[in-house]
This record gives sequence, C-alpha cells and structure tokens, in this order.
Amino acid sequence: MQDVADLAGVSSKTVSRVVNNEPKVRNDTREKVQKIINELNFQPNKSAQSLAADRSLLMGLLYDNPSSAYITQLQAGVLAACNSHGYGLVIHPCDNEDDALLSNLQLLLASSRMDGVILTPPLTENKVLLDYLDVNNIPFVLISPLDQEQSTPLVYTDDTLAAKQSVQHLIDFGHKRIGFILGARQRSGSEMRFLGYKKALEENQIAFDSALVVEGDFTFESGELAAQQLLRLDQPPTAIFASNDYMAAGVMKAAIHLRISVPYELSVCGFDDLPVARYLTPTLTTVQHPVSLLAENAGKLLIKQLKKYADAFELNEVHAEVIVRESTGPVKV
Amino acid sequence: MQDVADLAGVSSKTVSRVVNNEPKVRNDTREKVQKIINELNFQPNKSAQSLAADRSLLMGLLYDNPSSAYITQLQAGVLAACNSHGYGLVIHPCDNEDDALLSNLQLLLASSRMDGVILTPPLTENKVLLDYLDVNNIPFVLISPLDQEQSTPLVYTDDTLAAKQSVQHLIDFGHKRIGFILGARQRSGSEMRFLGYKKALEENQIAFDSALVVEGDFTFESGELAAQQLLRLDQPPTAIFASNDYMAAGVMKAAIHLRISVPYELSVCGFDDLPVARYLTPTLTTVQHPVSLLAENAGKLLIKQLKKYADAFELNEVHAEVIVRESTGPVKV
DNA sequence: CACCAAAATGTCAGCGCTGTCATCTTATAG
DNA sequence: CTATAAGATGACAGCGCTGACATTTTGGTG
Repeated sequence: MQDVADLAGVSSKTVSRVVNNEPKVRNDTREKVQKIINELNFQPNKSAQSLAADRSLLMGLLYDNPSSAYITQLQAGVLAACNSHGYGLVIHPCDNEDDALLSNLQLLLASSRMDGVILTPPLTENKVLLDYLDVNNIPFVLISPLDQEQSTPLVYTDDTLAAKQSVQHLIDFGHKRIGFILGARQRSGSEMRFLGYKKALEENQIAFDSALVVEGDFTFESGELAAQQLLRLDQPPTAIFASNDYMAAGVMKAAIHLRISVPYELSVCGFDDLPVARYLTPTLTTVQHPVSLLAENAGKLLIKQLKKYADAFELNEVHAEVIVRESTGPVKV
Repeated sequence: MQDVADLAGVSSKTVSRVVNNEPKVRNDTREKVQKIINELNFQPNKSAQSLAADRSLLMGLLYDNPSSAYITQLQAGVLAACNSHGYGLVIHPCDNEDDALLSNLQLLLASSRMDGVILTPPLTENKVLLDYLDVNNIPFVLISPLDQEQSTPLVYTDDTLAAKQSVQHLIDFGHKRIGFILGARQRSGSEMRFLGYKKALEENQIAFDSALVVEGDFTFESGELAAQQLLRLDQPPTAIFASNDYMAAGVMKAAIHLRISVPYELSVCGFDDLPVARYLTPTLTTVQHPVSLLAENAGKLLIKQLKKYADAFELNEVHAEVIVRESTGPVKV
C-alpha cells in the first residue's frame, strides 16, 4: 500500500480511501490512485484490514439441506457476490434438529468473527437461532423463508407463478384430473406451489378436488406413497404434479410398480430441476429454480448491510422456468 | 489474550505459546493457562494471528467436478479437518478447461493468501497449475490423482479392490458374462476400476472378453450408448458393471428402452453411491466411496505441512464398500 | 553451593491497515 | 478580495498477535 501511495504521490490513507470506495476523494485523485493499484496489481491485506477495521470481511452461509445440488448452486451464487466485493465466504453445514446447533454456531462465530450470515430453509424458521443473531447484532439475510412479509431482509422466488405455469403446461396437454403432492409444511415453497396449482385450475375453470391433493414431505419415499394413494383412486389422475423432483422420482417408481406407463398413461411433473431429473427414465419435466441467482442476491443484500459505502444493487426479481422433458405428454384418449 | 495472561499470571507471549501448541512451555504452566482459556472461552483473533505471523490460516479447496454430491462430501471432510485445527476453508469451484484458470487463481491467492491448497481431479493433472504452485512455494495435497507414485503428498482410495469386490458380488450371483463400461481415461479411478474388474474375472477363472468392455466418459449419455452396444451383442452380458453411477443410470435407461428387465434379465452395478443411486427404479447396487474421509485426510495432510508444531496424524487407509440394492440379482436360468 | 547450559518466560517492536483528528485546499458568499 | 465552510488529504496511534531476542529460572554438575 505504501508503494502505491508513493507512486501516486499521496498518503497511504488516501489509498485506503480509494480501496474502500470512500467518498471525499477527488475524482482525479481516485483515478490516479486506481491506476497505480491496477498497475501494481495491489491487493490489500485482508488480515490487516480486518484487524484495523475490526470486521472480518467474512460472511457465513448456513444450511441444513439434504440436497447437495441445492447447496452447490447456493454456494456458487453467494461466492459470486462475495468475490466481486472483497468478501470471504465461510460455509457451515449444520443440523437444524441438533440441540448443540447454537453452541456450535457460537463457537464458529467466535472463531471466524463473521460480519453477517445468510440462512436457508429450514434454518430460516429457527427462532432460537434468529433471536441469537438479533441479540448479538449479527446482520443476516434469509433465503426463501416461510413468512415473506417480515421486516428482515430476505430474498425468494415466486414459486406460485412457476407452479401455475407448469400446471398450465399439463392442462395444455388436455389433462383435467391433475394430482398434487404437497411438500413439507414448514417450507415456504410448499404453500406457494400449492397456491399456484389452485390458481391454474381456477383460471381454466377446472373444479378443485381435494381427493387429488396428497401430503408429502419432499422425500422420495413420501412421493411414492402419495402416488400410490392417488393412482388407486376410483378416478385416478392423468397427471401428477409433485412439489419437488425427489417426490416426482417416487411417483415414477410407483407408476412402474403399478405398470402405468409415463408419460403415455400418466404425466409427471416435478419442481426444482435437480440433477436426478435428467437421469430418470423418462426424463422429468420440472421447474428450474434459479437458486444461484437467488443466493447471489442474498449475498449482495448482506454486503449492502455490512458495507459502510456500499454500491447500490438492483436486486431484480428472479424467475423460475418450466423445463419440459419426457415425463409429460398429451392425455390418453 | 491479555485477560488470560493476567488471570494466569503469565505474559501474553506465554498464552500465545499455549494457543499455538509450541514446545518449551512447562506442563503445569500450559495446563494453568489452558484452564483460563477454557474458562474465559478465549478465541484468538484470527486476523491478528495472520497479520503477525504472516500466514492466513486458510486453505483452499479447488475443484472442477460436475457432481455436487461429490463436492459436498469433499467439503464436509475438509471442513472437519479445518475446524479441528483452527483453519479456515476457501472453496473455489473452477473450470479446468478455462484458459483464465491460472489468472483467476492468482487473483484468488493474492486476495485470500491461502497457506495451501487441496486439488481434486481433474485439476490434479493440470501441469500448468501444479507448476505454478510449485514455483510459488504454495504447499498442496492431491486427492486421487492419476499417478499415485509421485512424491507429492496425496490421498486416494483403492478403487481396484472395491471394483473387484463388486464384480465378485455379480459373480456370486452366477454371472459369467459381465459387461464393463470404462470411465474417462484421464481420471485415476477409471484405470483402477477396470483393473479390479479384470482381477475379479481372473480370480474366478472367467476368460476376459474384450467385446464386453466399452468406453464411456462418466456421463449418463455415454452409459446409455455403451449399454446399447453391449446389449445388442450376439451374446449379450447378463450383468453390466459401470464405472460410475451416472453411467449405470444410462444403462438402466437403455435397458428400459430395449425392454430388458433389471435385475431379472440384467444386473446393473454402479460406482460412487451418488444420491441418484437411491432414486432410480430399481435402486442401484453400487460402491460407496468414502470421499468425505478421503478429503478429511487430505486436509490433515496439508495442515501437517503448514503447521510448525503439527500433531502427528495417522492417515489410515480408507476403504470403499459395496452397497447391495435392487439392481443386481441372480443370473436368469 | 557455586556454576553452567538448557529450558522457560518475558519484553517489545511491528505486521498492514484504518479511525480519529488535524491540516490544508477549494469553492462560494459577501 | 477576504471570510468561511465544506471538501480533500495527511499524520499517527493502535488493532491483537507473534518473531526475535533478552532475561530469568531450573536442574544437573563438580
């Protein structure tokens, strides 16, 4: 830093100002310094910055999610936000059911001194955890919490619209009896996806039939059970919309065992576009969740809270998209 | 730290010595100080440590792997090693084919100042990268590199044995014509798995038939193509061993399309125990790769290099295990 | 018990940066 | 053209720790 200062003919403090994007630096000075910084490829020493400014320049990403595909997308998104703003990322897989969760976290916070954290479901509903963060004044951002009306900073996608669109896709194929498998109650997506299902029916003047709605909990097994229940109805559905891909995979298994051919006798639609969707036979029509983008926005939102002189971010709304593959087709005549 | 020193009646330097596990501290002093540390729940300030000692206490985990399941296991293992030794983890997904890989990495190293890195395939074969690390004196550990005889610190599992065992499992079911789908050439596992296959045949006096060996590249699609080729032989195999689960999933798809029932007419065996193995119908017999343990050992090995006063680790050999599920069964009579 | 080397402990500067506050420069009003 | 405030820059201490070196303590020796 002193090299830069000398070459630019300013004090190291001014270089610091430029590095930290502080105001009250004349534009030509800023440019001059920035030029030298680029030339010398100067990178501020993170440890020194942290020590002097008493902030770690670290953010934590806490998750308790069985889906590794979800996790890697999450990480990729948050990393993108971190990298472009000089933040480091501390990842922390945890177990929401574990009583020691909080004490583990305290240890982690004590040793890493993270400036803020990002929480994903189901941690977003963990009152004890949220209270702890509140009390200790640790800024946080929630990704897809159940309650999206709260005042806490949060990001989420409009699953309702996405679900509606994919049910519409089924309706366009002529389906009228469409089964729906609910997700775990405590996840925000569950309710929204169900709502989208109902909206699609409504818009197409198809009567809602509660017999066609079965509970699930996002696991493969629950999908299989739910499908068995649906397919044994007197008037079984011609299409099933599962609230996630694991349950859709379960539906496929049930169909195979009942010798029901997908998509000729039954259309199946999932949600999330997990890798498994591509490996099933037939491949699964599903909804691509922009997890990575969501996570990036969460990261930016957090940085905005942390930085004194943050750039303004436009956190565009993120859209989910229906991916049509082989598991959906016209209703059997 | 000063609090601890005062309470223990020693200088802060001695506390530092205890914290860093340095020798030349009398045992009773060490215990006394450690007791106060525990009581006060003292955590050394990482930034100050890094700044003063000129090391970041950070290690990097570099990977370019499409499988998110692999990645999360990897991370879990390395994190375990890091957490128990006061190290932080910087994760860095990268693209081995990208020409900018090195320059990105230089940036990363410049900003995070990682003390060492862990590389996974295929980065383990990237000469440019390895040279760069060598030249810049950045310690590294390789996970499952192609060449396990080199002098670089590395960890790997004995895929040969695991493959041999699962082929034995097929032979025990009475299979004699067993197809084998090779993995990508440049991955260490490919050759070892093939070797295990050949060894199993040999030990059971089954003649090796090159017509039963088909190339693949670890992708779903290549598995499907390979299976089509195998199943259209005049004397098709009664079992197929695929070098990973994605290809095994492709085999299942090919079987479904050719109306060959698994496991009644064809047994299928995968490798890696990826999540998809559980979601296929029938569920897939495969080999569980102890990736997490492997990664933990890699982390420990790296720390050993980095720490001046490292504890000694016993890096026990890690064993892969055959997981028998539904996709394998007795040969059809 | 004096002596000495080795072991144990302490002293203190300084790692590279930022916060605080002092100083200098500029723009604007009168 | 001066007065004044706001804007821009600089000087310097100190963040919490460790490395180098100084000092004290210990235990073994003759």
